[in-house]
Amino acid sequence: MCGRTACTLCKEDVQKACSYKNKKTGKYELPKWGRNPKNKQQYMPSYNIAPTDITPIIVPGTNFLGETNRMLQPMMWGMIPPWQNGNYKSHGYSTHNCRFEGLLNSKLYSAPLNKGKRCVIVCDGFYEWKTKGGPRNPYFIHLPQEDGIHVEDSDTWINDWDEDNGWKGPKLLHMAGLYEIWTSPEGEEIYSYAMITMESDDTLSWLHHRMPVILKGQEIDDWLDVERISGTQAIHILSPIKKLPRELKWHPSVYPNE
DNA sequence: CCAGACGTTGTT
DNA sequence: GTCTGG
DNA sequence: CCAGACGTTGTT
DNA sequence: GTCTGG
Repeated sequence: MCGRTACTLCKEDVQKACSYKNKKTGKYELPKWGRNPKNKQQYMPSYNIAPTDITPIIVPGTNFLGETNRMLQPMMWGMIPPWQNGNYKSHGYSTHNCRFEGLLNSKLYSAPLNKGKRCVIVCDGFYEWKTKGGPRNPYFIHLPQEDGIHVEDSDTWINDWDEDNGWKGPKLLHMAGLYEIWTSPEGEEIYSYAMITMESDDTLSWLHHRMPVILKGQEIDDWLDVERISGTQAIHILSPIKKLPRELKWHPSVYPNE
């Protein structure tokens, strides 16, 4: 399933779209982009993002000695196993998705979970290919938007932001992920992540039997609060029964180009 | 103890 | 058919 | 997720 | 790196 997304905002607009309210001041704050002098990974906006591409990821600032509560870090989609040597894109494992079921027992994913390497993937939306009945069709799945705003049409966006009102542009999807930092033999730090998937709920089961774990509101805060909430507790919060209802929109899509 | 696996989706 | 690269 | 390759020998 | 099977 989820093997293709879209994220079309420029770096600065991603910051604005990911701004969050400081509970003390009541003002919206911009998450800073992580600065890694050694790291060549660059995010490029695209409406056809595939595994091995670099996308914007929200990480807890506490994991990065950041000055902001949340940080943005460009990461490669497809978690590099920590034992990998040599070419990090050819490890032979499918790690762009990771199943929610059995996460605590996974040899690969329990390590980042227990280390608090939780992250949130942001995107305009994702593609899912409907296989039930008729031809194989891609659908684009995204959040409901304000009247007149279409997430797939940037001409309808008004990308305003200020610290009192926050972001007025398109609403981005937030999905639960786990990440690792892999160090190449040359000493370069490569950030990579896996998107957590679950059994589809009523919203999307007509389309496909698996879907990403989509977060909203307090779930985002909790998933990123690795100081206060343990891996096990976080998994509990994400249990499909506990989760807040997902409000999603979709439309049939042409095959993602560009 | 060491050796070997570690992952997903979809399809049959 | 099945694997790899993006 | 899809698209594209899937091979060899010999020569530069 | 870390767990499982033998």
